[in-house]
Amino acid sequence: MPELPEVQTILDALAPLILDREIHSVTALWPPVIDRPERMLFAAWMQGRRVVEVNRRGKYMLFRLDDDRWMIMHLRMTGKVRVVDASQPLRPHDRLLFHLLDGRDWRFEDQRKFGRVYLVESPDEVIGKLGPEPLSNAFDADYLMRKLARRTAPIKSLLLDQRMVAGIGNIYADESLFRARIHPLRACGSLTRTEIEGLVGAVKAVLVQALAEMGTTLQDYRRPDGSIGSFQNSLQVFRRTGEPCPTCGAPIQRIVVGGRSTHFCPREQLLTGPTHPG
DNA sequence: AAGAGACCCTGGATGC
DNA sequence: TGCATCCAGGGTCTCT
Repeated sequence: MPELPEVQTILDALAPLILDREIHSVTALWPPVIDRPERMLFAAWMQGRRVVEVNRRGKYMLFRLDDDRWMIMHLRMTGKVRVVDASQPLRPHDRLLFHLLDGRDWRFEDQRKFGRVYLVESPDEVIGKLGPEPLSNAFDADYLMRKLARRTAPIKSLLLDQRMVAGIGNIYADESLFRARIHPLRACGSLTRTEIEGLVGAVKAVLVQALAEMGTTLQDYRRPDGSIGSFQNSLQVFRRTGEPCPTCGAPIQRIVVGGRSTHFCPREQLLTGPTHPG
């Protein structure tokens, strides 16, 4: 499940392979992968275009074209991209092919068909409602204090809300809450200033480390060359149900929050909030 | 407005 | 062994 570190890693590897290469034509093997515009229009607009700039926003990949339109891609759960010689055989889950003029194909592959591409005049048509980048200065304790005040939803759910902060998914939400020692079910409005400062720091630290390790590979995530990340070796709680907490040894617990599996240390992440021993 | 839940989708895991 | 059911989760939508 590609989240911010995975999307950034993919984009860094993809960019040099596609920048400034003319797109000769497009083949939609599974047309619903194209969210907008209508697919014939998408293909017509892409024809002859070049990607002149590559950016990431949250979990979205942004490609600015030489006509100043933007092609935007979201991998959702199982999306992958790769660039191969056009003579290479297709894979069963290839959904969209960008045929480059130099004889290679930029292929979008997605087993579960959740991934989407967009072609728009302005990126805000797709990403306009996203919250700040978690690694930017805009994501700080003051910002999060304001957004969490008086809200009753569990903090885990808000971390996954892309309008709150963009790019965090289930893995990094659990890992950040563990690092900040905050129970995932804590009501947003009950968090203290100190806890929120700790959470902001934890989110940033977890993402920085995951970026350095080129993401987390559990099942599907692959870099464009097929290689995997290594942050799965650094996971403290995610999908470690029943295993000992790395710091206190208590068995990691799994619950469901907002319909998502959630992992935490029941001894160190207390629902009652910070205690004042002594 | 905020929060909860359904839905999309496939294939591997689990249950009987 | 074989079939049915469950589960994974990012984003969008509906309902209350």
